[in-house]
Amino acid sequence: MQDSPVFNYINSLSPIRPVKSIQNPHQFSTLNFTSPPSVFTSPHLTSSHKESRFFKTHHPSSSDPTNPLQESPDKSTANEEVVAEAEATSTTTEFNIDVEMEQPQIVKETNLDDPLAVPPCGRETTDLSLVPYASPPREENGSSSEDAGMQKMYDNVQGKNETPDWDSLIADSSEFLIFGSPNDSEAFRCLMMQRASPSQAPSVMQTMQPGSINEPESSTASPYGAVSVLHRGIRRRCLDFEMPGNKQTSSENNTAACGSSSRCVVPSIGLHLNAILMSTKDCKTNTTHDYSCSEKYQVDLQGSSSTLQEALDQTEIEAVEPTLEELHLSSPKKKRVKLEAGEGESCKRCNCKKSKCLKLYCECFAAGVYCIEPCSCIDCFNKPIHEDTVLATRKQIESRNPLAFAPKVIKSSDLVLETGEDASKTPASARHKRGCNCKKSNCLKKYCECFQGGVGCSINCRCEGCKNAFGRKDGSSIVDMEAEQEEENETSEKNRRTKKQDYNTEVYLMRKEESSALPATPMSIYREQMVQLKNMMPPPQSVLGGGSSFNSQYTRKPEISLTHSRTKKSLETVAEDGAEEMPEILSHSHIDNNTKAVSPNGKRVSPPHLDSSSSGSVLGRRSGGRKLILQSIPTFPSLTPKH
DNA sequence: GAGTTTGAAACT
DNA sequence: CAGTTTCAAACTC
Repeated sequence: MQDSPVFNYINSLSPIRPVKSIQNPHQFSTLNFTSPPSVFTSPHLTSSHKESRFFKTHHPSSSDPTNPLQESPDKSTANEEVVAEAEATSTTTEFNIDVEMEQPQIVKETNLDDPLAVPPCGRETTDLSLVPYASPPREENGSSSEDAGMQKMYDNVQGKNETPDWDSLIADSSEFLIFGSPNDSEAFRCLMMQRASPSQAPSVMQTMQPGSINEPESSTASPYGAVSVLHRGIRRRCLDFEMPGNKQTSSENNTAACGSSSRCVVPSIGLHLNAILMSTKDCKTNTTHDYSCSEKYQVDLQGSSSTLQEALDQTEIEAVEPTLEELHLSSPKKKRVKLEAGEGESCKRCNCKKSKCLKLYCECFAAGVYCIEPCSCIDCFNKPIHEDTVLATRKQIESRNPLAFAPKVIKSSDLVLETGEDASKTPASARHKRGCNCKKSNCLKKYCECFQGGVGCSINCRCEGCKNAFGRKDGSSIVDMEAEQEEENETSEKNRRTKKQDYNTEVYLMRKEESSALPATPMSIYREQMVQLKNMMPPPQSVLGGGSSFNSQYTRKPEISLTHSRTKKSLETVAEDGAEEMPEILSHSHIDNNTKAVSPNGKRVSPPHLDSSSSGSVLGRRSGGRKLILQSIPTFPSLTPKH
């Protein structure tokens, strides 16, 4: 109801807004158009971006015609209200989506690239400005005079209004912003700090006001500066860390976190975040700590926005090391609702006892990541402190098998090229590169790497009695498979139903979709994405992250894969992505060639691509929760997930 | 949570 | 390359 008036007002005022937008936000509009969609949508919201978004949202008719905003006004209003309460997950999600759609991120990226360009807090400031703009006007002024409200908002944005209700705004928006732009650690910090000390908020806010946006801001911000930028990737990857540490010197915290216990990718080694994420191996849901999160986020995103938030919250709270946990000063509202275990394949944790986590037996090692606290491994050498050992071992293994650390699942198209397999025969778009060798599982259990990877068996498989639900090596039709599956379900899978009911359902649905529409049904696509995500590495982000190997890896993790998957699915190869992560391997191994056309650099690296694809998909999805989620994730939303 | 099953990884 | 052993995840109870 509240919105409606506003909306109308906006519509009527739309002409005016352009002017406003032009002044301040003008930047984003330009950027939006010119710059390709950034990979990281939600994460780094620059002031301009937010503003742009803000304007867009509230001013449908504003500069950006394409803006899907029509709905946004209502949503935004709703969001504000909900957010005020702090727990509105769904709304938050929408918020994020909006952000992504708007693609202001580009600006962010730019800023990020240039640390000096905008101080962290400065960005936040912008955000804050947005808040007032969004919430106050409606609430306060909306009823009385919309115009006045708009003006007020405008003033706030412009910094004219020196006494905005920052506290309230911050309180409401902080959550928003914080979660909305997880990537910006600085922003986070600022917000977090503000939240932590409401009394201080006003002053801080003033500092952060629009006018000062571009200036290197407060001492707090400056320190982070480049550092924050450098660690951006880490943050993303390790939401946990950042979130918690936001309050204080996040840079240090982050660094320490990664160095110490957090799951870090092995530096020199291009870790396959994909593997981590996707590694089909589900993290034990039982375990309380999910670090990597990528998968988790996927699930969350898919499931619902709320889930996502919860995931984030959980990560913040639980994730990572105690030290980090200690750092969580501000996060007041963290519910520790655990994500659904079923789908959530969060992160990898190993339980190695004899391998010292230096063999491929170890999932962490195989995935190219260090073991972290949640792991139950014994005598673990897969830790940063043993980096030399890890690297040496890795090299050794690679010397034995250059593809040892390469993604195991690659797209069928690639396979076709490589093996001559007829893709048409295989329902699933991806295939296990080496194939499985199952004897007793009939490729119906996770013992089977193909099944685990969500791909069908191929001619490369030496499995016996293959009944892989994702596609048999003999190429039997899906229908047949379904029939068999049904039989199985009826006969011997009571337990399965109960425990794995969800999973089966998913598979079943997938099959159905495939049968109905083989080419690319949503589910199949989803599947593929899942698979790809597991295997893929985030490409473009690395560029953005531009930081250390850690950064790149972390950044990539979830978002990327997701993004690509949809739009580029067909084009991409899971393997390739992985290759990106593993520079060494790529450098001297043939993997690259095999993996196909996916030039590691090319695809994912090119932000535009991703963005365009992602953004488009995102837009498309907006209505559709799950689908949106997937793509959104790629962009970074995962972290962004806000809250 | 302990024990079993399974198949990849590692070894011979 | 084939066979065997080792290993840890997946699975079952």
